[in-house]
Amino acid sequence: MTTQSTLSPRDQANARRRRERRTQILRAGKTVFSRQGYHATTMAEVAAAADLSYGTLYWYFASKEDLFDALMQQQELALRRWIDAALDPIGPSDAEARLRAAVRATFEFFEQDREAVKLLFRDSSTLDDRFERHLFRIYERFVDDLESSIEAAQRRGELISYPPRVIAFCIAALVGQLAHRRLVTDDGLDTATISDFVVSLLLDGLRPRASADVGPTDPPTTAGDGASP
Amino acid sequence: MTTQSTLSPRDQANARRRRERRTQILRAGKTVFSRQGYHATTMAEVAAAADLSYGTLYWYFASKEDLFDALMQQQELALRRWIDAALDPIGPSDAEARLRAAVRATFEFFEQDREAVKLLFRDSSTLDDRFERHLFRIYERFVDDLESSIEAAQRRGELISYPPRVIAFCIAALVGQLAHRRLVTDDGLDTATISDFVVSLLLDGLRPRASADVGPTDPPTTAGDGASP
DNA sequence: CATACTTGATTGACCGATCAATCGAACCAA
DNA sequence: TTGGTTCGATTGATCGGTCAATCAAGTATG
Repeated sequence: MTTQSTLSPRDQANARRRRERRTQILRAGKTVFSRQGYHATTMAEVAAAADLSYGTLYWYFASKEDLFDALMQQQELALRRWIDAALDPIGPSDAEARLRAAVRATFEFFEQDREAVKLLFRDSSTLDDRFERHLFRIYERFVDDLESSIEAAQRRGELISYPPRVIAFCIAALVGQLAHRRLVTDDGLDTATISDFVVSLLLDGLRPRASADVGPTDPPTTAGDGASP
Repeated sequence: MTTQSTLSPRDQANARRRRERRTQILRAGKTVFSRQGYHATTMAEVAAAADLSYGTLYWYFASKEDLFDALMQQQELALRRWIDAALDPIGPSDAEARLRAAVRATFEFFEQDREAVKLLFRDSSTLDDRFERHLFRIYERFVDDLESSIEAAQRRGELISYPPRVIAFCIAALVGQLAHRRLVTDDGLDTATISDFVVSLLLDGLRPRASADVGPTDPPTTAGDGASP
C-alpha cells in the first residue's frame, strides 16, 4: 500500500526530488568516504563531490554521523540482497550448495563494488559502536544463514561437531578478510576461483583427501603466486 | 659493548630517566589508545594518564602520530618475539608442529594482552598507510614463516597445491579475526581449544575424514554455543 | 663547603588551524 | 504570498603543537 493517494501533486514532486537529492548525496559520500575514511573526510568535501553547497547536506542529514550511518546501512542492505538473490533459487536442504553460493556471491559483491568493501570494513571499529554494528550484522546474518545448515549436517554426521557459530564466524571472517585483501594485493585469482578455494579449504582442509569422497571441485593445480606486485 | 664509559654520571642518570619516562608515556598511551582508538584520544588524555603535563609529551615524542607509531611498533615486536619463542624449540622440519605452535602462541599473546589486540587491529587501516604497515608486517611475517613449510609439504604431496601466500594469508586472517572477536564475544573456548580447532579446520576441513589418517587431535565433541552473552 | 653556572626536564598558557553545525538571507515553484 | 529549498558566511568548540618561563639535579670554581 502506497500513501501517495493522499499527497498533492506538488508534494509528490517534492518527495521525489527529495529522494533524488538524498541519493545524490549518498553517492557522493560513498566515493569520498570510501577513498579517505570517515575521519579524514570533511562535510565540505562531500558537498563539493555532490555539487551542492555545504549547508544543503544538513537539510537531508542531521549530522556527519547520520550520513555515514545511512551509507553503511545502504551497503549492508545491498550486500544482504545480493546474497539473498544468489541463495533464492537454491533449495534450503542443500547446505553445501548454499554455502558455495553465499561465499561466491559475497566475493562477487565486493568485486563488483570495491568502494563498498572499504566503506564497510575500514572504519567499522573506529567509531562509537554505532558503526561496528553494521559489520556485526553482516557477520551475524551470514552466521544465521549458515547455522541451521551446519547443525543439520552435523546431525547427519557430514560435518565435524563444533560450535556452529564459531564455524560460521570463521567462514564469514575468512571471506571478509580475503575480500579486503584483494583490494590491495592482486593474487591473480578471479572470484570464482578464490571462492571455490575458500569453500574447499573449509570443507576438505589442506590435506589431500584419501581417495574417494573428495570435494566437488578438484582444486586447481596452478595459479599465480600473489606476492606483492 | 656499552657506551656508558663516555657518559658522565649526570648524563647516565638523565638517559635512564629518559627511558623511564618514555616507557611511562608508552604505557599510558597504550591504555588510552586501546580504549578509545587513535582519533578519539587526545594528547591531553595521554598526558593525564601518564601523570605528566601536556608539553612534556612533546619532549619525548615528536607528534601524536609518532607516539602511536612507537606504540604499534612495540606491540608488533612483542608479538613477534612471543611467536619466535614458541617456535624456537621446534625443529624447522616439522611443519605441522610449527603451524600449531605459531597459531597457539598468537592466541595466547592476544589473550594475555587484550589491549594489544585493539591497538594493532583497530585503527590500522584508518590512517595514512604508515600504521597499516604494522599489521601488514605481522601478517607477512606469519606468511613468511609458513610459506616455505607449505611449499615443502606441497612438494611431498601432503598439502593440496595452492598459492602458498594465499593459504598463509588465510591462516593469519583467521587467527587475527578470531582473536579480535574473542575480545567481544565469549565463545566459552580456551586458547588451546580454539587454536587446535583452527589448525584442524585448516588441515582436515569440516568434513570428517574417511577413516584413518585423521589429524593428530580428534576434535572435541562438545562445547559451549558461543552465542552473544 | 658554598656559590654560581650549566643543562636537560617540566609546565601550562597560548596559537593557529580545522571542522561540524547553525543561521538568516536569497531563491523559486506553485 | 507561501513554504520548501539552497546557499555559504559565521560561529563555537576542539585539538595538535609551540614556547617562554621555571625548576632541579649536576658540575665547576674558590
